[in-house]
Amino acid sequence: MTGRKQDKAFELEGFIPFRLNQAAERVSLDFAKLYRKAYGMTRPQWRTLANLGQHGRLTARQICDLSMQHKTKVSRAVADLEERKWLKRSTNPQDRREEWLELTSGGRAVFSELSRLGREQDRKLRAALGAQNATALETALTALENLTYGD
Amino acid sequence: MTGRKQDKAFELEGFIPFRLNQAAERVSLDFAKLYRKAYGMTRPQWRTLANLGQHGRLTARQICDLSMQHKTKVSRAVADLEERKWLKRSTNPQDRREEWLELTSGGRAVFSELSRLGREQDRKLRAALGAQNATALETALTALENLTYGD
DNA sequence: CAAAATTAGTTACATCAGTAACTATCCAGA
DNA sequence: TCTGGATAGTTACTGATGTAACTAATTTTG
Repeated sequence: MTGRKQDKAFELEGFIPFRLNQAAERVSLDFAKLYRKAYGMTRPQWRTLANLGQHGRLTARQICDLSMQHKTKVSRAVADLEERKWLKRSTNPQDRREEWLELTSGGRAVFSELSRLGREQDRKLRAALGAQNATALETALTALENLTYGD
Repeated sequence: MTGRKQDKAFELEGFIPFRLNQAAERVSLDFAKLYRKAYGMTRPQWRTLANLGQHGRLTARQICDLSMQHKTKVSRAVADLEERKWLKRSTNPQDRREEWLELTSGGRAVFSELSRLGREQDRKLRAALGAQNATALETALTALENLTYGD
């Protein structure tokens, strides 16, 4: 009721980084609920599984690079996925520091179902945005991905 | 070297939710480094401070609603900020469950400096994107914010 | 070819976050 | 006015996360 605002110069809501974050959080929480409720998976687990589903056999290091996740996250996600029998490991005989990681048929089934749901979410999002906005967003995202920006 | 990909139908990189997340993570980590290094602040602390800086006196509940953060996060952020003397509390005499939260002059100084840096980041981001892409992104973000989407 | 540096991956420790349980206060209705 | 329910906020407990230290294998270099 007071209405006494201060520092009117700063409007968080007008900043692209802030808005980008809010939007991303909202969209990704939505999908996170899916894999959490349906499979009890965490985000690092889903991302690890998704990368293996998409690329086939990978080492943990490659998953780190592809998903930009810290190696301890990946290490733990791999251990969890292995325990659920969704993934199997084998030592690379050419370099015994490395382990090849591959989905089992069970893991592929989970990935298949979740990627179906992912495609559905993407479709719904595009439909809700409308073709024009979806295109605008993709253009902007491409620009963001090619950014050297800042430092 | 094998190149044996599988499930070509699923391309994580093509999905808007995935790309949106990557972009947001990148942009916000960049700013997080700033307030972490310069002031040892966490994200919930910065968001709490920013809301108080922008809106003036608020209750913890209002900060939760505005920033969409869990009340335990806000509770802890408030306690931290109070300990640093960047914020002071006072009980609302009309409803003694509530506490009014306000920045101290020290808190306002920190907010002022960080919002300056925030504006700078926003400006740099817009410059790096170019006017056209920035506009496209804002249009898309507005559309995302108005989304009922999914459920 | 042996020592040093590098790399893949795991683990210990400290911090952070969320769920649920808790305290204190207020409000609504019998 | 007293009892039950709602609300503001804190805290205990448990799980997640990052940093740094660690093991083991490989490569580099002198």
